[in-house]
Amino acid sequence: MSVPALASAVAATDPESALQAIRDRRLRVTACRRLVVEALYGAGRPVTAEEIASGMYGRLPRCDLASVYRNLETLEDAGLAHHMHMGHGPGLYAPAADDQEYVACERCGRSQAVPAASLDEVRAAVRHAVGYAASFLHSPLTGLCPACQEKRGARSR
Amino acid sequence: MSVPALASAVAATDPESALQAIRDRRLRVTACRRLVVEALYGAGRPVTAEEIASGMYGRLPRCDLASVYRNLETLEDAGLAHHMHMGHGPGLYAPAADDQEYVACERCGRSQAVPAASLDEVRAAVRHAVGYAASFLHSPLTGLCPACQEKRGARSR
DNA sequence: TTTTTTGCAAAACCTTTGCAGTTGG
DNA sequence: CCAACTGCAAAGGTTTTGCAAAAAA
Repeated sequence: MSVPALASAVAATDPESALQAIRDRRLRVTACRRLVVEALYGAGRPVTAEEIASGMYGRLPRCDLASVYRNLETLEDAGLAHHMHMGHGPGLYAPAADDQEYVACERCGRSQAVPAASLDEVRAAVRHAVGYAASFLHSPLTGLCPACQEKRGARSR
Repeated sequence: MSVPALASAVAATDPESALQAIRDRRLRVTACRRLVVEALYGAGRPVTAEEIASGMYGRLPRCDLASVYRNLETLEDAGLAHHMHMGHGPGLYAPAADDQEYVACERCGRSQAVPAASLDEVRAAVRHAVGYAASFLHSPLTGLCPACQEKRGARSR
């Protein structure tokens, strides 16, 4: 594995250790950076840069959108965050977690983390079907979530 | 809107029948529209609006980018084209084909159509793993293609 | 004090929209 | 003829970049 030189060996699991990892890398803990970290870890779901910059619906202080983007990139470089894409919309950011990948519903727009291991059978099926080594980190697995399937089934066509 | 009223029952398989489907819908066959249709069917791979507008590398006439986008939307409404998203980049457009879905390589950037049926085992694995009804049309299945896996394996880190 | 980081403004991308003029049927 | 379509220009939404001022260490 490609392990970071400084900083904790793996992704942080809470805001405090993420901030510590930032200090370990000789990066500075600023108000904006703290906001980004706390937003990522506190959201419980992937969020947009805009949501972070605007203060997570009043729950956190706000900061300039450009700085949020810069900090998100810094955190990605440090292995503490990562982003994914869902269709048209803006990018979604989440804390890095080595053993997580994502699934997203193309109807209700929700995306959620799932243990990477739980998708191993999917990965095997993909390899068998088309020979690709699938990954659901940068582009989440997409489809209709169980709830939206029911709504579809109830009244459609 | 919902299901096409006029027009051939299913997606066209060549530029001529696509143009015929356009006529059947009382839409007009213009130079720009013909370009878009021929670009989509002639490319052999999903292409960007920009590639189409700029004349497919000299192989076709050019036309205004805004008109290309408008025509792509018209074709999508007619069930003759569809688009997909790959990470950051611009949207990719391809002729609609009822029994095709897409896989894309996140390293070399190539995307390719595969028979939808060949991904049924993947769909089953997804349903079993997370309960989602997966679709690889609007968001292609993503990972490393066989060629890029070799390169990785050969020399990495 | 030194170097990083910020806020603001401007630009870069991709895509959509308004509008007056052109064109297919 | 006339509704559909086009080119051009301008705007919209997301992300990046330049730079002088502010702040962390």
